[in-house]
Amino acid sequence: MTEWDIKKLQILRTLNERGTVTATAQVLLMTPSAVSQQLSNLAKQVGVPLLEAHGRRVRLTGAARLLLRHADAVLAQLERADAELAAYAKGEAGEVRVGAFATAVPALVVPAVRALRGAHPGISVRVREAEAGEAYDLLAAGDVDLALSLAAQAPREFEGGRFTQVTLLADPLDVALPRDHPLARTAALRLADLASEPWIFGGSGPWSEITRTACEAAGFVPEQAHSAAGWEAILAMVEAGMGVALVPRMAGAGAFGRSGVAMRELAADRPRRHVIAAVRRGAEASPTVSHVLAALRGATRA
Amino acid sequence: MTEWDIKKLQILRTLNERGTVTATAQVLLMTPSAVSQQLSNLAKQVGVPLLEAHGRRVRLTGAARLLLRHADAVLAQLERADAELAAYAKGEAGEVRVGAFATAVPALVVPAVRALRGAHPGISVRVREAEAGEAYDLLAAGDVDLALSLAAQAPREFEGGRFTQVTLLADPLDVALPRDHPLARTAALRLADLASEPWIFGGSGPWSEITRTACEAAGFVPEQAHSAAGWEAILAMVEAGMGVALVPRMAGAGAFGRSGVAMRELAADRPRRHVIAAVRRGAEASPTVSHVLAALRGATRA
DNA sequence: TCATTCTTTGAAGCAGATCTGAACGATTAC
DNA sequence: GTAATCGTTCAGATCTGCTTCAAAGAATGA
Repeated sequence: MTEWDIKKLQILRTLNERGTVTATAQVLLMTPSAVSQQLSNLAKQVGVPLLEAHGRRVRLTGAARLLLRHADAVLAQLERADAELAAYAKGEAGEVRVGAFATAVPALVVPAVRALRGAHPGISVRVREAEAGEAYDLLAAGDVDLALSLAAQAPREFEGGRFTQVTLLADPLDVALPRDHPLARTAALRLADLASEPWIFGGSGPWSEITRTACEAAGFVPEQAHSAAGWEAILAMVEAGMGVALVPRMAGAGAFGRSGVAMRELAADRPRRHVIAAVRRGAEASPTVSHVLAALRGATRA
Repeated sequence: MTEWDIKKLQILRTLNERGTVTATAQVLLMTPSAVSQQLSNLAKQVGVPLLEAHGRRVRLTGAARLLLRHADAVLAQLERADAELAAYAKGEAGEVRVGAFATAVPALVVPAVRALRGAHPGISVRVREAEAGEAYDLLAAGDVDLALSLAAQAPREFEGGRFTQVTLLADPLDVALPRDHPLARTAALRLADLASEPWIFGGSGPWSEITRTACEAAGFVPEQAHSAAGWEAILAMVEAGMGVALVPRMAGAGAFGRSGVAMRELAADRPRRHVIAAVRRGAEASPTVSHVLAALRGATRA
């Protein structure tokens, strides 16, 4: 028996509740004949008699009671599926798979998940760490539903492509320089003022080019004295007077408690790093995805 | 959505495994056309899109993955039902409801259930205590599958009726009399020798008449001096010299440790009490029921 | 005991759904 | 650019299930 029929199981269940074929037919808006046929059909499929005559009515056999237990479980499961799908349609259930770069996970995704748990308990988020390029591949392949990536420029919100992108956060880049540096107290610090300094390049992946890009936009080519993947290492080098660095305000907040480092805002044409959320074209219409997007937005303000 | 179709869920599951409509169709021995139609049909029923185009293939949506989890559970449940029904057909699964008189439960049913648990773990027994008359009503109404009752005569094993009866045990009745009674040492004790003794009638239900019936069969009318429902009370009265009594050997084994009571076998035309198992006509062919019957038989020999 | 009534079951006809086969649009590989 | 692959759509054929009608079995009442 490989081809199960839910309707037959429902008929069996109703027969068990009502006790007679006729009453079952009334409840299910069928004729007694149809009920009888379906049940004998089911019995033939399972290979075991389900009904036996008892006076002018029928009685369920042991096999029928056995089958009934499973039928109840199956029908209950289907009702749950129904309810969850209804919730899904309203954006109150479902799973959203998020691909995010490493530092975004604790800074954005985790707070968003936490907020989501309160506001939309039915929505679950599955996180997968992925750098920008990979994240877009995953997004295109359908392995994630939402990708978080970094970029130096805000994306043109092109609607014609395969993705829809929105900027979650435009984090300004501040300059980290030694506390006793002559420029540490300048009134209006501009990037060009640091043209002759030794620079410490940051980060991994696409981020490693951000310092060079920003400096070139300011009109000079920076001298790459050092480079490091983590912000803490970079700030340590700054503190030691080994150079200056561009640090996203989000990452460098408080300079990790290093008193020898001065964080200075840039006065003009301040470079920013953009945290971009991308979904497949059309997916932003999904209520579930849009709830996750809203939660991520909220996390940028916390 | 109230009308679920298992076949559609299987198609969705296979599509998830194989990844393409064509491969799914091959596995399920269908045409890609049919697969496509069934899936779009399912999506329409659910009210949420399940597939979206991805290149020249399709990808499952979040709703599809949500539905898939439930589909897996449902299909697994159905496979279990299938397995259990197959086991049921072989008599290795199922539930047998037994109606039994009170003293049969510890003496016969419990040992049988214990033995059954080892030999046929899939079979479960549901016990319901019922006196003889009630047990047969329950059996006729289909509320139990097997009835245990007591009778003074072995049933004629009539096959034409509604029930099939078999004698599980023909327990001889012994005479309990005070140890110092003159007849306590007679060589061949017959019931007629006790015609002038005061009798203690036993038991409840149909059993209360057994003493009278046996004595009348022996040619005299017993004097009912006392009566009690429990064998222990009866033996206490015998020990006190208040009368003699007929006691089933099974019930009176060891005379409950009363040294003042002598248990004597009857020499001739010894009356017996019969423990009878009855099933509805035809039910003895059920492997499950016959396994329980065999276990009950085995319990009579232990 | 007989008739009535209720229940279930069976046969024939019909309606709906599903499957097949071919054609089309779109995408990928060579 | 061309050919092959994939998914979908449409029309026709087939199948399953439902309804109507009819009959048989079993319980209730007189």
